[in-house]
Amino acid sequence: MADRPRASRAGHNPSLADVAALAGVSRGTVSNVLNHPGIVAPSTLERVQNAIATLGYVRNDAARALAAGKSKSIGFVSTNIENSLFVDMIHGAQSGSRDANMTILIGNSADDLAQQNAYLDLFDEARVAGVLLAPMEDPTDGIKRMRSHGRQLVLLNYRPHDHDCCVVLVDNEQVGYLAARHLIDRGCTRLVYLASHENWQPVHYRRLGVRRAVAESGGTVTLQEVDKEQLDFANGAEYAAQFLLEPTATRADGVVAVTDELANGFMDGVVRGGLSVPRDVAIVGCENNRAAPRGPVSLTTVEMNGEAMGLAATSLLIEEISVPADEHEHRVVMLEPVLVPRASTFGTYLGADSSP
Amino acid sequence: MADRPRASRAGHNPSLADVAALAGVSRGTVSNVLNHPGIVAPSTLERVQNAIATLGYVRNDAARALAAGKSKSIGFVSTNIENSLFVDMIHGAQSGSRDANMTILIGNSADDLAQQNAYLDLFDEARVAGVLLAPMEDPTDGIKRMRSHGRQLVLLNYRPHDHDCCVVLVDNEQVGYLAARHLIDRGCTRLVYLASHENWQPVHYRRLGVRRAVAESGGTVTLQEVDKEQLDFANGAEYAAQFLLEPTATRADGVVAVTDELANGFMDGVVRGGLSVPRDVAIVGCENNRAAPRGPVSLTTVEMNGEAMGLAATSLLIEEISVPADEHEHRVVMLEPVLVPRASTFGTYLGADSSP
DNA sequence: CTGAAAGCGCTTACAG
DNA sequence: CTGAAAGCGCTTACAG
Repeated sequence: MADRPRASRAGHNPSLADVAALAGVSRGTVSNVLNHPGIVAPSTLERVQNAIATLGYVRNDAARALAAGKSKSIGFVSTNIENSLFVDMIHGAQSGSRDANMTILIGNSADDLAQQNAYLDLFDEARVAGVLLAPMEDPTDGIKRMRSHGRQLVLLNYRPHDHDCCVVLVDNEQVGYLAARHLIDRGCTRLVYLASHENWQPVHYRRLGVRRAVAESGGTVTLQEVDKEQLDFANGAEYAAQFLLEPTATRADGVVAVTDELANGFMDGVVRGGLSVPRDVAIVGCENNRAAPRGPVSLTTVEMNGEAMGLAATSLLIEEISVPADEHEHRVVMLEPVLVPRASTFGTYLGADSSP
Repeated sequence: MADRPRASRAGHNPSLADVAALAGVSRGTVSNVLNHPGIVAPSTLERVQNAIATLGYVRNDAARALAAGKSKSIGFVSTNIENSLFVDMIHGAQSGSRDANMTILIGNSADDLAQQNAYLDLFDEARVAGVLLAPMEDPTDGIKRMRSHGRQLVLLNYRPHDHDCCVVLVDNEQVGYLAARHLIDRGCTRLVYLASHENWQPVHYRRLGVRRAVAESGGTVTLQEVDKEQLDFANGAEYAAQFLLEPTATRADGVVAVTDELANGFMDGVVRGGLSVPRDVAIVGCENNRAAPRGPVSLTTVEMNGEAMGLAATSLLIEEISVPADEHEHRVVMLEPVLVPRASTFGTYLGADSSP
């Protein structure tokens, strides 16, 4: 009695051996009640479970992972959890992993490549079952490193140059197309694509889509491409100031902004400057971020369906994990974006949100 | 040569023993170059590092943690990463842990008590160095379980009934006080406290603060308390609809909403209903969420300083970890909130943001 | 400064 | 259905 293990002593948790001793069985049997309760005799089961309860035993996952040679965790390295698109992806990943009885561990790289690599290494060392990566530019090194260690990795929202992993994408060309096409359908003839230099893939592909929509118009619609330094609210407002100085007759009547933040900054600026949205200028954002509908005029935008991306990526990963490496073939899943019409293209602030 | 370990074979990463063999040293020495490079001879160091590089060796953290008996990870179980307040806390925790050379692993409980407990258990099994918990109501069971296993845990933004752990709080009574006091200073005499039933601690404490500010007025200010079901945008808009029906002469001229979302929903509703903010009714939110300034009128609110909370909590945790249990005394850190004045109490949408 | 050996706490065939 | 034994990949005193 004197040396019965004490559950409450910090740094010294009861071990499986303690449970075995108390229950009067072998360690293998305790392991079996933990992992294959079906194959142990009911009376033994009960005895062991009682021992577990009275000792407050908690399995040591490091030992489990080491002995079993596999982990039940999936690491999700996300660019920036401040962006609701990534939060949606995380939600999707969480629900996708729940069924497979796995857990999502989140590493927030906060738009910092060094932190992204640090989390990748951490998950590598932790020998997680697999890694979900919604990366920064350019993740190539990190991806190569993971794959060369035989670690499974699925990429989200990034189109790699060489396809040595599964990828889940939204068709960003289509995102740009839908946004521009919607403005044209609403009667806009002088469009602006408000974006930044091409160091971010979606900027590039959405641009192509905008151009395609304009090209389809057969010359009746013009396109001006404006590139700011950043894609945030302040840069949108900055462009608004410039926009307000342009002659009314010739300035754009429709703006596709490559992010919702940029769109809302622009909208905020022009509304403060006395313009009416969408009468004077219609605005479409991209990504349908949580904050998108909260501007002075509710923002029309294009839904990326982050939750579906997270779910799809998790399915691909779990499938890849559960199949021998040589039977797996990498796949690219391309999801379709959806236009979400709101007041910034369909009426005034005080009017209805989404009816013409 | 034939059986040199292959770095690229999935599921079979090179081990420390492989490195030792290739470098012609013992495993203990490899371990030393990994953990105490200072005590190994330069020539040996180089030889081992080369072996590590050519093999693409990655340390198995499960084995490391098991042998060393400690982890370099801190688990952060957060209520809901959709709320920017918690994202701020995570940022604070990340910067606080970086100096200590530890890593934050995030578990998003998504407002679900079962998931919160699942992550707590996961981190318990992982024997993380410590746990940061920004909890739901009521986390008592989970906390008890952690502590009974000797696991260090620091609570954020929640005031436990019995202080068996360190806690970091913002003075929520003061949050309510600042909000109401500000409205009174601006000349409001008929206040509403827009909140919900008391199942969430901040609702309770902020209410006390609002009452204190009203009481200080010595009877010149009245207070009506309105309790909705939820604290989101829709419930705010719902109250706006009701508000618009009240007689102009007697309805409130100042509203303290217990969350920014609720405040913005209310604001959206009354502005759509034709009222002017703050002329007809001034509004203050709480928490200074990322979306707070994005309403039709930029929202005055009270800053919780989530980043400072995360930082403080991490410091407390790291201190607790590094000290023998019997030398540690649990502490409560109470941070002061700060009023952030914006247009919803200080002018009109088209006017300046924060000048009277 | 380095090596040999024990041990961390589990799981997994393998007998029986 | 259960036990004995080996082993997962590290770290940590301890000698030398």
